[in-house]
Amino acid sequence: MATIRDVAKLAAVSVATVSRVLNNNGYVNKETKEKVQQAIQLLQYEPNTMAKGLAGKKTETLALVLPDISNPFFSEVARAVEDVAQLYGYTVVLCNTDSDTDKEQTYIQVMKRRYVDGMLFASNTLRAADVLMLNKANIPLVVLDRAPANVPCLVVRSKNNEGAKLAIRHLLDTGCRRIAHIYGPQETATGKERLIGYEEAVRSFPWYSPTLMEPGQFSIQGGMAAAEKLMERHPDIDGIFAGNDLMALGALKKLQQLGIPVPGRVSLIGFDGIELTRITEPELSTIAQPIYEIGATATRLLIKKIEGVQLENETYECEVELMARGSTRGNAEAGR
Amino acid sequence: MATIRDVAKLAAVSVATVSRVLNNNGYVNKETKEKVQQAIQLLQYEPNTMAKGLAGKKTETLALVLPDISNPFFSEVARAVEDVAQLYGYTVVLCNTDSDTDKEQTYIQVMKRRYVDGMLFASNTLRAADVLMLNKANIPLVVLDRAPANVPCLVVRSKNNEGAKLAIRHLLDTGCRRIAHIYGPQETATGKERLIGYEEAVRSFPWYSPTLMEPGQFSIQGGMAAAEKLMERHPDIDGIFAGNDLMALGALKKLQQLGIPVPGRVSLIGFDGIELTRITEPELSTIAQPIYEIGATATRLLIKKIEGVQLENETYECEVELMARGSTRGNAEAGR
DNA sequence: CTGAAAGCGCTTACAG
DNA sequence: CTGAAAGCGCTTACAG
Repeated sequence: MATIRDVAKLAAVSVATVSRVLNNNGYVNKETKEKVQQAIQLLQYEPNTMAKGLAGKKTETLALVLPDISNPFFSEVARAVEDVAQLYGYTVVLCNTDSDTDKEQTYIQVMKRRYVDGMLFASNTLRAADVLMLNKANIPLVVLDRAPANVPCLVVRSKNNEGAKLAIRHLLDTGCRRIAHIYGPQETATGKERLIGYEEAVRSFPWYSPTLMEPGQFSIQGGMAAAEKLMERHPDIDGIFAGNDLMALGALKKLQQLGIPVPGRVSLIGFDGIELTRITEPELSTIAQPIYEIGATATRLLIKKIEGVQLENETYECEVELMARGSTRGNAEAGR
Repeated sequence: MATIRDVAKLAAVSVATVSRVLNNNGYVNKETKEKVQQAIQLLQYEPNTMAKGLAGKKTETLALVLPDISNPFFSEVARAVEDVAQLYGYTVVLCNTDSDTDKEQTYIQVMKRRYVDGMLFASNTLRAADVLMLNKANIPLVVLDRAPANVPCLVVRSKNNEGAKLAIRHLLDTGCRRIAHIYGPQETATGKERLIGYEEAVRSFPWYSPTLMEPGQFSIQGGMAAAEKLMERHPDIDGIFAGNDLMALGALKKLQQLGIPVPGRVSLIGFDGIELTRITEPELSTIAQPIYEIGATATRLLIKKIEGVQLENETYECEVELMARGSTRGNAEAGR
């Protein structure tokens, strides 16, 4: 492998000059530049990223920390992150935490010693101490969904509460009169906020009861189990709002197994807008977040921060959108 | 950030000694070792990975090149790769190629200059020249599914031909008498081999016709379109073998939209065994590859190669397994 | 506009 | 068992 020294020798200049044309900074005479570029061509020279990183204090690497890449929501986010990163010349390192605090700690340490230029957190276990530590280590940070309390940091998130209310209004509008909720883990901001949105939207109704709420761990299995319990407990339920699409998918499957027509007898709506909502028959109505946009925006913000743009430590809230499809009444023919 | 120098000073030894205890190589007196470890503790010292990489010629980084992380098959693979890598102290860099040769070339260059310790290719566009180049650059390589012709390299793959035949046999066993095939891109090994397996299994039947084969691009959309065409062209089809699960999922959706009972009138089977095959009702029968195992095995082999273990450039073939579930006849109650 | 030199934070023979 | 020193391949003030 050719080094910058070889190029310098061949072009009969100093390594400093080669470095200048390489990075396009500092003045360099046009002819000199051409000589250097020819040498680079000839030697097929490619700069060593590590040496560059060590000398220049930049690695052009981003760490993406998420619970599980095989969860379709996060793989869509990851795709967006990598696309944008690639556009700006950054490389993405993948970290699966399984929402396990220990694993997350390990990764934070590992990424710190790798001197990643920035971190993107889409995991729920980030604590205030971690944020502080990263600040101290001078590693820019963008958090998805949830900021630890009392520490300033950049957050990109969706309007969960509003989305939940949108879901309930849609179910009411399409004739539902007894609406249950399958909720996600209450340690997560998304799980909690959507549950609160549901409660706020329905608690004034005479039919409201806490027994209309059932946890589903944000998973397909959890959604199936929750739907089964709910229908057993309240056979007159005619609408279900699931806190994410995975649980809604599980609920749909269970309802179909039980022979309960969707949306004929029970309307069903999820939250997130992952691609999978389109693979079932009927297609799943959902409150869609702009998943790709969230990942892309977060990455752009992170890169800006890395490149020294002063950003307020604010929260970027993304709009959510009702996708009325086959699984809610009046939309059986929609989305085809 | 403390450096190795700070540690050396505090422990009153040389940096060489610190390096030795850090890497646990070379002799070092027990008491000295303890002194050093205490200093490390005190200073909260963490070695700089880049400096280590530059000096030691190792980055402990693996590049994972795949078409698209948001494809569930690849996100399952990625999860396995990262798990194993993490276990051995390696970090994984993500590269989405969209099966685009240009993007792939770019990534190969970028990863080369980053001096990744090894590459895992799960993309179909790898060419013989690339393999040779990586060999020359001394970057160990493991390929998933497909090896370019005429160049030695390590390949991990599944028994596609055999799997296709297993699928056809299952359809025949459960009473199908006219079986169609939705096939994947013929530039891919998987797409091609499964199509060949299908042809070999059915061509001796009197009902066989080339018009029973329809391309579906390995996608849900493609699967839907293909299923529609097939049923229009041959309304008497009573079994469909799709070359992957995504296309099978698309076919299932289309059949349900058309009001064609599955498996009542048409039995359906996919290939891959992704998790999504369980979310539909009926669940999808499929020829399962051990996806996680494939990713894990490939990563272990790659790490062995990196660590200097001599490996034959052979092909590791994984077994496939018939998962008979609700979408094929006689299994309507299976898998619940 | 260009070069010499120091330095980034490690590892690794080589002496001792 | 331990240290001095060279070197990994770059960048970046500092002179000129």
